[in-house]
Amino acid sequence: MVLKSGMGKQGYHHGNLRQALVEATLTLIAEKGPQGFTMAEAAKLAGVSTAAPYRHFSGREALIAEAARQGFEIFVTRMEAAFNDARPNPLTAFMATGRAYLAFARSNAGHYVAMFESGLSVNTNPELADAAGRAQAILTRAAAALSAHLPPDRRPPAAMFAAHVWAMSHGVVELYARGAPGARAPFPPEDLLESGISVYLRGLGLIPPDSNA
Amino acid sequence: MVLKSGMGKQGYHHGNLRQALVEATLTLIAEKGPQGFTMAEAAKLAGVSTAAPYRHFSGREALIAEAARQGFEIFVTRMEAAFNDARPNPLTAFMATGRAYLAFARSNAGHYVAMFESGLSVNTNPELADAAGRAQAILTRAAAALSAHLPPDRRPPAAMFAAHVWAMSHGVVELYARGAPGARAPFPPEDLLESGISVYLRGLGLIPPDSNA
DNA sequence: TGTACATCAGTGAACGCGCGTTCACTGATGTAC
DNA sequence: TGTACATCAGTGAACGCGCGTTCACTGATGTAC
Repeated sequence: MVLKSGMGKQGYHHGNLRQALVEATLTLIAEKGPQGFTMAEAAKLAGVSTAAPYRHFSGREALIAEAARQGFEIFVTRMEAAFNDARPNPLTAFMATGRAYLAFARSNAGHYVAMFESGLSVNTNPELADAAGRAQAILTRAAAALSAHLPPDRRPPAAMFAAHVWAMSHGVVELYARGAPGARAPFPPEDLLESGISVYLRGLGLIPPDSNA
Repeated sequence: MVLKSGMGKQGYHHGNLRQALVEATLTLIAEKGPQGFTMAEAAKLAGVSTAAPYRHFSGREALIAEAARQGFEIFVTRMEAAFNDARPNPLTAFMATGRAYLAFARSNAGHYVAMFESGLSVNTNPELADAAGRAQAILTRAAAALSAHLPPDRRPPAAMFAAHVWAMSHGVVELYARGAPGARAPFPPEDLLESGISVYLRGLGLIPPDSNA
């Protein structure tokens, strides 16, 4: 019998505990940060005893790592959907990818924090490293498609292009889409990122100088 | 008698414990993150009993807040020195400020983490809020000085300009100047930030299109 | 279909530990006279 | 300069708590015959 997500435990066996624990972890991390998360609370949220999580995860770190891994998977899916193989054109697709980045950080706060702020070392977990690598790849691909329009001598390395945009996106999320100090949001994060990327693309010559796009 | 920093305790009275605790906090935060920091370890590092810190700070949060506050003070000082009242010219001064940002994040990792990653709410502490506000102000001032060269109809709001650059700087620090996942440094962070800001400034028309500066 | 049994996925209690914080105290310092 | 005393800045032990994790166990499930 396949159990639907959202159903509670029914009797002795939970039926879907592994994923329920991941979801509890995401909720807790989003609320209290990666260090505010505890195994005991995750177990309680999933409706099981404190010992039960150890049937599915070797320990605390493994549970956080799985949350992050699922985050990267979803992230890749969302970015790929937004980029849509550079359709209808590379510029539109690129801007859509930027918006999708921010939307992901917002709608999947628990994932985002697990991925980028939990302080886990990617390289100890091959599956996590793989998912993170694919996230990097999709952003680089979007940058490459867009900069292919430039004459080769004015074309930046796609990895650097992608890194610039990723840095600005991440910075906007951290400083302006949360309550970070020193940076009380003077503008909506969405506008800030969109305008910032527009200026950047103009600097590369990918948007005409006078355009407001 | 004035005690120099760096001297150990000499007998029953430490002489400089308040600041020694702040420095211990910075060391621990830089090493293990804001949540890895404990009062007990800070006391031990400063060479006193676990009860001693409570003579100087009301609790854990107050100690972290003081570390962050001092960070913002130093930050403001460094940024002002680098900006140097827009000398020798606004562009050079602006780029120097960007470099100083990254240098600060590197040399004062404990401060930087306490300021931006400790999750403390700025507004509960007036002195902290004030210091953070001044940090924001100096960056905005640098942006305003630089964009004063632009014709008014093509001039972005200085606060937005500053926010873009701050976001990219912070993003570079978080993603590429530390061991964050998914962003294995493909380029030195310094180069990444300098080139990113250059492209951005070109987009604003503050650097001529063909210049490599 | 019915029964025996292996396996799986939970429980409940307990562990050792380190945490933040408090308390009564005490040694050192500074000041009034 | 010397003494009495208030104040300050430490100590050492203890507290209650919640944490991650382990253990022997048990109820539920699935499978062989």
